[in-house]
Amino acid sequence: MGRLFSGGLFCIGGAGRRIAFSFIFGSVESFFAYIASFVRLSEESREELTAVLRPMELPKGHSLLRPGGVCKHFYFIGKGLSRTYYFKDGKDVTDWISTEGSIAVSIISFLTHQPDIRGIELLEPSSLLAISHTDLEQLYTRFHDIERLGRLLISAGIIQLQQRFDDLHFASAHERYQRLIDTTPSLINRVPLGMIASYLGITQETLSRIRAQH
Amino acid sequence: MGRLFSGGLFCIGGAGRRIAFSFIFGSVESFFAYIASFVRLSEESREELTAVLRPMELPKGHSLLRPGGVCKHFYFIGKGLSRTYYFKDGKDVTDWISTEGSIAVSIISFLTHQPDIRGIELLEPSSLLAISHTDLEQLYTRFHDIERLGRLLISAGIIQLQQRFDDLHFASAHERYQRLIDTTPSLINRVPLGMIASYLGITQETLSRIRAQH
DNA sequence: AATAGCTTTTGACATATATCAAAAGCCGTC
DNA sequence: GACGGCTTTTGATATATGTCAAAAGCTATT
Repeated sequence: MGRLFSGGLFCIGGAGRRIAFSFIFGSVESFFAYIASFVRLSEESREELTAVLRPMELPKGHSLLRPGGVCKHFYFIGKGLSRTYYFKDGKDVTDWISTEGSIAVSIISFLTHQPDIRGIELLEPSSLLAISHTDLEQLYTRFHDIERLGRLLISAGIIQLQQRFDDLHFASAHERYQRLIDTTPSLINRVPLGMIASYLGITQETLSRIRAQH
Repeated sequence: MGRLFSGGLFCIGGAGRRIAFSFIFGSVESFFAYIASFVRLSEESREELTAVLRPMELPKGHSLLRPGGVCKHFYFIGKGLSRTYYFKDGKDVTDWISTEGSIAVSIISFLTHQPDIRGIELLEPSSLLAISHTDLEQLYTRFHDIERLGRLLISAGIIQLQQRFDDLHFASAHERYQRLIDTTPSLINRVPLGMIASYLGITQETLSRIRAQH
């Protein structure tokens, strides 16, 4: 079935389109549609990669990574929603929000194999794909094209992170909120205000007031 | 000469050690010592990679990338210092500072081949290695181990960025300054205060006051 | 429909940081 | 060694955002 997407025919149209597929076909197909936008894998690589994908359906509130643990998997979100969070001075900080068609991971821990303060939890019942670091390392070594895929996935990640970094660096709370609405308006109705606020680096009260003045 | 470092014998000891080498042997050797901490390249890969390195000695103030341009090279700083910067509402923002033994690049532009507001300039007379995106792409395709190197370099980059992101997310100006002193104290004496301030996401006046109270 | 347990809003006030302006310090050059 | 052009500090004040507390709004359950 992954075959359907391999030619790139169905990749036109970006994220929205892919989400529709995930809804119809499930996480594995959605994942292959996603990675097809990065690299054309050989038949063998695709099979081997498929073999290490662990699909799972999990309820809202489920913890994918407990704070303080080592992140041994990354998760492709076929459907649902997750957040990466940690506690800073006793306050809950939302570090990242991952929507369908994107990846949830505690990136520093995953790359360094060291424990990290970050945890990951589901904000909605979700269908995911778990990929273990160990499996991935082996695939990297065996298949050049999967190594390339890894490079391109991280590249996409660093671009997103840099953009959020820029926002935090010198944009006002108002500007950051505006950018969020422009980029991913759907989050507003799916994520509690307090989490959105800390995602933006502000308090819930401030966000509420920003929202009040349009 | 690069051979000396290939066994990893000289990689023990981290950045400080590498800087000493760059001083003695020059940027190419320093670069190979740096990447040896990521991957053991084959003889052929090392030769081909060496062939595309463009060493250069440039004066303080030299512009490596003009704001608004496409970043077609990344630069390994063998000796010297650079900053990546942009203008936000007419104000000069220092986005990143690269010291000897690290890489200077406008990462979004380099990865997407799109123009970006960021520029790069030298803060000291420097000896660099320029590596073109085009050359690198070809090496990625031809050599699995260089593709891996690319993945690991970006991985190192995203870890650093995530750490700075965390700092900006919910640390006070004071905490950020403290972390800078703990991490790279040498910058204090080499970079004008205004640039350090905007690097930390605060104004020069605030940084000066923070400094005054120890 | 009343209760309980949430999330969100509003209010009063505190604080960190920014802004604008001027003074002080530093450094190389004539 | 005095001048001009920098960078850095200090001062007075403004502003955005945070904090703490209470009220209001939802939603599900009994």
